[in-house]
Amino acid sequence: MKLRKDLGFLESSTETLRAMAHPIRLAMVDLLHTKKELSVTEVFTELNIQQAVASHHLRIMKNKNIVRVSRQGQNSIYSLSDPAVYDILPILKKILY
Amino acid sequence: MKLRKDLGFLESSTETLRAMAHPIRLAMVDLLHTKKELSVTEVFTELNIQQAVASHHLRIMKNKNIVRVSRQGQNSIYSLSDPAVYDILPILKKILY
DNA sequence: CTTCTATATATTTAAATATCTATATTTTTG
DNA sequence: CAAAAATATAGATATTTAAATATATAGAAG
Repeated sequence: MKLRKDLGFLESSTETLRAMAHPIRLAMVDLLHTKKELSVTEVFTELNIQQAVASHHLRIMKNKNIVRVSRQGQNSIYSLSDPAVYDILPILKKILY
Repeated sequence: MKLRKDLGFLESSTETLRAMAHPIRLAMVDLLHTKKELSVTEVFTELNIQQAVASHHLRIMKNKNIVRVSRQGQNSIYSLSDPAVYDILPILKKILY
């Protein structure tokens, strides 16, 4: 397979997109874009989902470097690793409507 | 689930991202962005993949309106539905490097 | 150390997606 | 119409991912 482009980039991109491709995770990206820094509790409260569900999806994005975490006392504070992650949302809006 | 955002948009976005989230399909998006219009033969030749594989992945993207097709004689000519689809690639590059 | 709060992880089952190979359909041409 | 070329679809199996629930760990405070 040749693919005309660096296969590593295509595979990494695939992983990043898959890690974002979920309604809850997209909502998290949007939320973290506006609020910048949030604890898990703030995330699951704001999105009205279970704690375990929030933690689960945050971990998936953390594993692909979409978000990063820092401990502050008993809280885990999540934020976007790169604000550019959010820029995909307006593009999707343009494509879809 | 509240999610602070139109659930329809989040779900549609999820589908669009999933339809792109594959190395071959990302290569196709890139290829169609530069060449504008290509037959299935040109696509699978350029990417060095099997015909059935190309057709399969093109259909997945067609079903999610990422690409569109028109028949020209014995050829199916594929192109990006919206050039903005390509804009996701530079964002990924920025995020990843 | 015990309890409380916040967060993370594990388990099970179900559903979606990928991969590979074979075959069918469509259009052109002799 | 028969054959060739281009494209599409189908079927089987393997792998991923999701969803729901239960449980475990980490830090703070008494």
